[in-house]
Amino acid sequence: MSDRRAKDALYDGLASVAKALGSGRRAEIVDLLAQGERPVDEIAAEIGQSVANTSQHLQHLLRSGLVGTRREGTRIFYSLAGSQVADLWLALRGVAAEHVAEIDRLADAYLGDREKLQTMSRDELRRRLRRGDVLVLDVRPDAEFRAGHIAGAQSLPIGDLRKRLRDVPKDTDVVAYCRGPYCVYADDAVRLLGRNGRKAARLEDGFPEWSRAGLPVANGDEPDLRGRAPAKRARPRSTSVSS
Amino acid sequence: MSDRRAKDALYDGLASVAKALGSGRRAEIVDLLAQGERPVDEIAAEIGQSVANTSQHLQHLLRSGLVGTRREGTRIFYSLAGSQVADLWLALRGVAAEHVAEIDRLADAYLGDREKLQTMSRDELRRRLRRGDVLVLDVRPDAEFRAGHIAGAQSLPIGDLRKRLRDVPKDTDVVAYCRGPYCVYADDAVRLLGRNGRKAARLEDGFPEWSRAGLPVANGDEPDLRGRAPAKRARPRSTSVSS
DNA sequence: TTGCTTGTCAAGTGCTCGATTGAATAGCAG
DNA sequence: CTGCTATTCAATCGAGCACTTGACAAGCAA
Repeated sequence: MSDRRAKDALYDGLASVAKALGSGRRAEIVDLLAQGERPVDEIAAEIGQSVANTSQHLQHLLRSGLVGTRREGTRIFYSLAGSQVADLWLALRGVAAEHVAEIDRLADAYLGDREKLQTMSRDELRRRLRRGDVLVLDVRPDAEFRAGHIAGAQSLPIGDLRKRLRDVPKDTDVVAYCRGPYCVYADDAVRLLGRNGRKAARLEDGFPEWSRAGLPVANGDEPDLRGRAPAKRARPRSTSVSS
Repeated sequence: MSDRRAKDALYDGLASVAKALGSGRRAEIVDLLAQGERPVDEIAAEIGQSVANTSQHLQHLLRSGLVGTRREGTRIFYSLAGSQVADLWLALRGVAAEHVAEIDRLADAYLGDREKLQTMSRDELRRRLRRGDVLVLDVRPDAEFRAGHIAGAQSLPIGDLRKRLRDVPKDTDVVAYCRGPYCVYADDAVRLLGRNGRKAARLEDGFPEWSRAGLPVANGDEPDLRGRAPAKRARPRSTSVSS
């Protein structure tokens, strides 16, 4: 053991990255930023913490090299430092799901009963997207859709779903997806759609996993279910997926 | 945010895995166990801690689901809980190396000057192994070699290298490897071999990375440079690599 | 300039963590 | 059984961490 001191310091350095992910709140932040960049106040709202505390956590992640910042006027946008960080997060989540018995219980407690919901795998969704006989709904907030989404998906944020139900055709299979396996938006969407006579299923995981698997993605504005500009009023019944 | 409490608990659970890796000593343990199972006292010696303290860390890793145990008489062998854990560790190390500026400095401090040492990439080593014109030396302790090694490698633990120098042919390129990029054994071996007129290079990383890349591995005893049984005396000059 | 928004910084508090020490247990060999 | 080895458990103490509060800085708008 040539130099115990230096070796310890090196491994302490490596462990510092794990430490950064070793707080539930910071884990939530990383999970959220895997969807795209976000300003501090929105992150704080998402994780249910004060802005000051959130800022502290973000500083911690910044010092650890896991995130980066971009300034725009008075707002500061945080984002993951790179795709490796997203990969690390997915690996961590995978190990937890696989090897930590308690995660199942905690997930059930948070997600509620998922058993009855129809699901679809990435591979199958990909096949059906190619056939063009499925409507894929991205039910995440609009900003996340614009930051990146499954190619061919339509944006319909969960908050707007109820009042825009009429835009969802009844004669097409619908697949909803959101942030990942521990996100409830798609569950809620599938339940709501099911209650309203649509054949809806939930993609087993979310956008980050799709992207990481190298499947086709798109970003920026795309024509969504109706027109997009808030100036326009909803048209009678429009653009279902035709492909 | 349906149930903030449950969501926080879930992410705390996910973060608990990161917490387990969030101590330099535990990181060292995981790095070590990536080479294969080990009993407690050996782990303690490797990380330079008391047995009691090491046991505590191991219990922590056990509770977190990252390692498992196997009993054999009075000894208890710890090992990683699965290949996903090794992947997680490699991902973590990768992020640290890529995004944490300080890691470079710490690595230099521990590893000393590596600049002058010849290195070889995995891909090139694989090609040369197929051609059969290279001698690959596994300079890790014998137990780690037996737990798994690069197919075609010979075991020559760093501690034995000096007294077995004569077994290393002078007319063949030699590549030494050990535990990974932050392991000094191969460095020491290459330096020693170089001083003694051998053309030696260091594999850029170690056995876990080779294995993870899906390249051919072997395990158990294999004929090494000379015969293996301690009863036999070294033969004059023998088995160089023939192919 | 003043005022407003967004985000950071600094200090304080209760809690958790890592390392140490000394004692206790499980398995084996006499 | 007694002793021995390998490992764990329990108690302790100091250091570090998460969250709060209140003040401060940076950018913009009037």
